[in-house]
Amino acid sequence: MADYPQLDLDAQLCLPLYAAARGVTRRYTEALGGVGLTYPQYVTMLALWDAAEPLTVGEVGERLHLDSGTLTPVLKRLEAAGLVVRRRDSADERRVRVEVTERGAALRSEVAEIPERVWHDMGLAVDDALRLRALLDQLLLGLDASTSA
Amino acid sequence: MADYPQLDLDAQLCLPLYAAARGVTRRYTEALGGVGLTYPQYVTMLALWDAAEPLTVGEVGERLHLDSGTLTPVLKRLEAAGLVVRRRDSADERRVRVEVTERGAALRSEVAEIPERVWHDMGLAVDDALRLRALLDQLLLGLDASTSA
DNA sequence: CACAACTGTATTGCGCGCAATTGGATCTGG
DNA sequence: CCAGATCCAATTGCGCGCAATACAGTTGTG
Repeated sequence: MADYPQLDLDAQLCLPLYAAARGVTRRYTEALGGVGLTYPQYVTMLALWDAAEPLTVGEVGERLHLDSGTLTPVLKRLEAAGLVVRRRDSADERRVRVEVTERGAALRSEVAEIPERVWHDMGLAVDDALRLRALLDQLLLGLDASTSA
Repeated sequence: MADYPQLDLDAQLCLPLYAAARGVTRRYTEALGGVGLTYPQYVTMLALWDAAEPLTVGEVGERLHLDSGTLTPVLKRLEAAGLVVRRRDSADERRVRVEVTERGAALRSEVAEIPERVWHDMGLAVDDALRLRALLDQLLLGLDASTSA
């Protein structure tokens, strides 16, 4: 059978990236079980907590690299859970502003220690985590750059 | 509002990892459109191409960190596309062996240049890619270690 | 041999991701 | 003004991921 070293499973970067992301997501999901959030719901709350003002759906999407097809149902579930409220922007009725409710804000302290615990359990050294982050940021820049090109 | 630096979106590793994995998957999916494979179908074919013998469903799952709940429908679609054949192992009827068909083997050369092209388009330097891979492998080790613990 | 424990795969149910489409709101040129 | 282009979110359709469950096949034990 012909040899294709560039297709060697062990030589490719895509599989470790793919597997690592799913693995970390799974750990977060386990840790979040107690508060009833999935991982995508959690990162959506992170984006909303970070913002000074209620974000539009599109602004959340920019921060998370997700589109409305994914976010709309996520936000509806968060709304059903009483963590956010979605309302049309009166100044521009095309936009939907997502406000964090008091209950949504209260959740923040409940999940505050999760990241540290998850990463600690995986045994990744802090400087390795920083190096990994820098490389991933660079990768994301490359993704964005070649998208717009 | 209380400050939770450990929840700062920009300080976390999980979001870049999550976004980068989805971004790379999207690029591969675009590149694979011509041959009619999705990214999960592609990595499944990679695992099968790499192996000397037909793998069982479980062996594919080990290599990709996926379980039968995900793989069974993927393998059925690959079978429907004529790229693999699934048959029960006569020595142990619980197992299902996945054989690559001639057509499945022929596909290998058609996708051989995809990885190089995708990574080149993202502009990631080779040594950065190697460093990234090493860190991701370490992360995967940490995930496995704390799972079995 | 009987029978319980275990293994390997398939099925089910639900929540994403994302491309493509829809439809209402806003902007722009004439 | 007003008609076409543009923008924003929602909807639709399909393919994952994965936990939980089901179930046939196998192994270990007396």
